[in-house]
Amino acid sequence: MSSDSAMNISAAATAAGLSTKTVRYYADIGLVEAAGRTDAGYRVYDEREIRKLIFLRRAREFGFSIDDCRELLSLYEDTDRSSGDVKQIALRRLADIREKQSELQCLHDNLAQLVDACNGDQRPDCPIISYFG
Amino acid sequence: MSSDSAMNISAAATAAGLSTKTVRYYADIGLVEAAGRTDAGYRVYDEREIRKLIFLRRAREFGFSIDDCRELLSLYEDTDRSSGDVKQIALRRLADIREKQSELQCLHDNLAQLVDACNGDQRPDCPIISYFG
DNA sequence: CTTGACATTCCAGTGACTGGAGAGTTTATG
DNA sequence: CATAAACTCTCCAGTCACTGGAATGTCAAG
Repeated sequence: MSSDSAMNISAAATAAGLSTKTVRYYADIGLVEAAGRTDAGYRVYDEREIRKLIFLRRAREFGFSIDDCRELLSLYEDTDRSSGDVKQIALRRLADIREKQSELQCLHDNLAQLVDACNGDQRPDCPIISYFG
Repeated sequence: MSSDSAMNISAAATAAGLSTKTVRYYADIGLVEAAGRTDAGYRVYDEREIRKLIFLRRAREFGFSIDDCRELLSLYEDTDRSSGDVKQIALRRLADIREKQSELQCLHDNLAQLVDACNGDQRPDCPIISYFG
């Protein structure tokens, strides 16, 4: 018995936080195909695809390329791949993510420092302005 | 007295973690111009530009558009802008960054959970594989 | 004084969408 | 049931932010 949570493309896109254009594009390039089509040819998505799309959105937002994503998704699909391979690739990606986290923290601190130093009143001599001087 | 830390384009690019191509591109679009040129027409960069380039690299890596970056950089340069304006824009961007941080954490946890669940041996029945089932 | 690694400009190509035309489908309302 | 709005489809062209490569010039080491 399959859970019948059938969605059309815009419901799927909304659920995943993507545009229908992007969802259609991901289908075109074979990244996430629709679960099926209606008689009229409308794409139908279900939970399984939504989870992939959400994962994709996050991975893409943080600079993983479509090919990176293709590999990451294939981890979940290629049952011929050994569990060790899968874990290796996933661990390498986890390290990438941790590095991104620390870079993002730098960017945050960079900006926060400037904001803290700025008193926010109406004078145009905010320390932010001279930070790059 | 200006600190004379003159660098050519490749030193600047290396210091900022960008390619010379990208640094030249940023100059072309007027985002970060070289401090000057040698007699032969070679671009010369100094500390001020390097700091901008580093800031740019980080901001770009986390999905801020070139136009976002242009605005952020202008915060440091437009002395006509009131300190209050500057702080406002910077604070909005800080909120963006905090949201990115939590999304990145989700992606991390997503992948980490899968890795933890996977025993990493040679059998092809790693739980990762069925996660999206 | 040549070799090789740099630099310049300019133009074409890439990755990942994104917009829009033209045509068909579904749904809400008179 | 008709019609209009709102959705879907495909396909092709455009955009953003680089990126590669050709043709040419410059500079430091041997």
